[in-house]
Amino acid sequence: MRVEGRETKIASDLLAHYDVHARQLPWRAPPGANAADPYRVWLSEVMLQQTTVAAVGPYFDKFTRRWPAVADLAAAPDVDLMAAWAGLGYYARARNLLACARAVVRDHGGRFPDTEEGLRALPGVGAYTAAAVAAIAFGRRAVVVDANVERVVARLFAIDTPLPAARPAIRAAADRITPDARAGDFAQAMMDLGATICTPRSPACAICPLRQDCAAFATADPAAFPVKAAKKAKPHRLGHGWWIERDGHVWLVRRPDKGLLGGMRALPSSDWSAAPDPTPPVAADWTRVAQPVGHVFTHFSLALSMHHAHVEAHATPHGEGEWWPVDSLGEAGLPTLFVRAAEAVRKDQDARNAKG
DNA sequence: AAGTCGTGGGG
DNA sequence: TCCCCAAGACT
Repeated sequence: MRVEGRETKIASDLLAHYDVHARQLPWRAPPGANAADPYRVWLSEVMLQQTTVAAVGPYFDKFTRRWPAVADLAAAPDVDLMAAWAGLGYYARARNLLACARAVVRDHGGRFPDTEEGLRALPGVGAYTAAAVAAIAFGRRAVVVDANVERVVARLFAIDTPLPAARPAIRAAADRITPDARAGDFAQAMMDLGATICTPRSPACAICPLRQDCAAFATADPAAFPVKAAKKAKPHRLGHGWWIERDGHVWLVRRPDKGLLGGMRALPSSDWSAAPDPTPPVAADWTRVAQPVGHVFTHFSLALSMHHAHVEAHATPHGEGEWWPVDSLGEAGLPTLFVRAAEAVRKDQDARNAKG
């Protein structure tokens, strides 16, 4: 009988656990079925970037029903794609998703490259996603390192160098424990473990299949790994937004392709740089909503002060935009900030109307 | 190579 | 309430 090294034992213990406890997710091939569809694997991986499984679920269903194959997605108009992505966040992913689908159709005959290197060259596909798709969809041995894997590996080997400096050591360790066979299952097993057992806070070590292999489990505080550098304080910004209503329609603009909420439909707003007295897009008798709309982005928080007015039948705000039926605003594909802003305006209008 | 880029859920 | 965090990529 072959004596197993520690690295080999980790993989075999984890895969044995995965064979029994794997989460059943829409983008995973059911047990015993054919290999996963590269299109669905890629789509899920992009949606899952910095996004929870629970949040992705409905979007994945919607996208795969509407665009069953990569060629369907490649043929979608930009506005439809962006509107369908609305609410999921990190909108550069949606722009890159479309660019990637079109590149696959145009440059690769509608088939995804089956190597890590080929995948890595596609828009929106970085080191993680290339490795994940190569392993999961094409059975390649690839070292798949996401935040789950970083945490699990840092604990398995009790790596106490703070992130992000620890990344090279973590990656090297992940490489050592990645098996030649079933690398895709191994990657998904690591992520399942990180999501359900080896969680950031209060990990469930008592039911962990790797606790006998884990250096952090042997310490007083397994949750102390990985060590992270202190983070910076989040600045606060102020802005103004305008709800311009005309005959049952509201004025929507399209944000520039680059930058925050890039390429998305939006209510017109100031640049949020705290200009004290911004100029509205059109002259009108403005009403200001008393309570600003609070919204927290990744690197700052925003208080958006909303103003609303009705304008005459021929009035048109300056700049590009479109009149959108208020009753079907839900179909405009607004980012969450503007969904909240619209809700605040409607509530304010209703309150004022009730008062007479 | 640090900064930029969303949103919702959980402790 | 606030803070943390999530199957990261791009510049």
